Amino acid sequence: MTEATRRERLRAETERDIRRQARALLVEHGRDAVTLRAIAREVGITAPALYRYYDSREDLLRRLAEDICTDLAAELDADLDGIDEDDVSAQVYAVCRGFRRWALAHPQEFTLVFASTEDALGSCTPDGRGQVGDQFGRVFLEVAGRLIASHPLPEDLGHDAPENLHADLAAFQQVLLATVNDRGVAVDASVLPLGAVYHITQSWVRIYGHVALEVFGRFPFAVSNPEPMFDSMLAQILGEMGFRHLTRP
Amino acid sequence: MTEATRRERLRAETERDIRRQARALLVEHGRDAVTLRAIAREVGITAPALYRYYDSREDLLRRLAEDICTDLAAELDADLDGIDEDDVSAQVYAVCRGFRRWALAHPQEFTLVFASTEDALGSCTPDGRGQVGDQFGRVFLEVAGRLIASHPLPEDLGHDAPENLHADLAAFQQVLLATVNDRGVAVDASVLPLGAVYHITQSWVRIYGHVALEVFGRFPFAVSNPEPMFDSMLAQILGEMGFRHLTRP
DNA sequence: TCAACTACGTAAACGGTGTTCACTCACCTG
DNA sequence: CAGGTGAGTGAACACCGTTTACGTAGTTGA
Repeated sequence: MTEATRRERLRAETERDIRRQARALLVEHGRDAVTLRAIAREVGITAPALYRYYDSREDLLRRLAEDICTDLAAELDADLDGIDEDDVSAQVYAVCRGFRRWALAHPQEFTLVFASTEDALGSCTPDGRGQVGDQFGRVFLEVAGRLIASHPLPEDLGHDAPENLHADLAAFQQVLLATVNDRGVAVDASVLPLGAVYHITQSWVRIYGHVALEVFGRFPFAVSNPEPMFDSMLAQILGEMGFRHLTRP
Repeated sequence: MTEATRRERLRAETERDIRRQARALLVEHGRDAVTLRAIAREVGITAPALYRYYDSREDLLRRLAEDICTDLAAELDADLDGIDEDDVSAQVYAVCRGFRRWALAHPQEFTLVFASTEDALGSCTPDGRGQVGDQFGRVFLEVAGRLIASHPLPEDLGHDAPENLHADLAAFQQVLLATVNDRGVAVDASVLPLGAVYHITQSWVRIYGHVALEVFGRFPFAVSNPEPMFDSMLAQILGEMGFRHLTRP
């Protein structure tokens, strides 16, 4: 049955174990506690053995960040599974709330993936596309693309997009189109106007900004219950896109 | 003249030296390079001597963060000095652009102060008010308060502030009032409606979000020139507050 | 079947880290 | 000038990432 040799199976198992223990150390004691020796101790091997799996500690952390992106994407996908496929605004709520919930529950992972300088970690997408963690980005882009395409948009949406950003926005528009089409929904550029693409970008700024401020405790005053504030922001973002009367699931 | 004894003068000088060298290490090689032994080497003492000045490495980093806040505030104050005292929108541009410029020029310091979990660093304000770095916050709050007070605001500004946030907003309103009044401008709560206070909070979310995304390279696509995007966001924030036709200095 | 090869894991070592401890000695105070 | 205080030291401890040489179990081909 299994094509893999015994050695390959053992190796795969050890590698899973390494990542699991590294992840546990990150979650419980922070990035600095993700130590080659500590991981090895938990796995039951010695530290130099880890060099058979990773080039360096930095390399291990990079792979860890990729795993985190993948798991986050899976979590958000699971959230989306329970939602009506045609109710795009509910999908937006689910993904954004899921992102916030995940970030607050896993601040160390959030910091590693979403608040590390590129030279300290390297991008999640080593092909240099400069995207947010690829798997996570896929989920977000998918919902964003469907959101734009599903609804007649206000005419002046994103009218203030700077002109010299048009080329970048056009490139992003293509990525959005490709992401949506990958899911079998056929749309073309005409339903994804650049103004709307710009608005999506601005929305990501706000969503990320709120979540990061909450995780890092850097709001200008003590917010006793930030959740309604987040929901209110989502409602405003959707409202600006023309979703005036919407349910807040 | 100098009340201080010789010993006290030497101590103060050494402490300044320690912080200067620690700061240089942070700027040039990142947080992990801020090593007690490296600092001591630069200062010309041994590592254990640093324990006469700080309880631990963590304590030193906390003090460093406070210094950074103070210096950033001084830099922004200097930016404000060159601006007409009555042109509040120009002041907003100056402070926000100054913050962005500083963050991009000092990513390591930005990460330490604005993108560290509280348990990894402790708040800049040890009195637990949960504010952004106190000195920096003062400058921002001052401009924000004057911005609100200086202008007739749209009636529906911040109409979507969640109800259960009113208590927090009222507290922040008092802080804003106190900050503005400290500068000798007498205003009362009537010119600082809660809706406007909420809008200020949302604006901080956007400004912080943009800057952090740029520093960490986590925009959803490669932005070849983010500066006009930032300026455009500022224009929109001011526009929502009623500054329809404004110069962009 | 058996020799040759591959790759996982090891112990030892190097230079680095934060931190503690006992100690010296210049400085300040009475 | 005696006594106390506090800045700084060197040695030590337990860690850390990484490299090296080496043993050995698993695999492969003749």
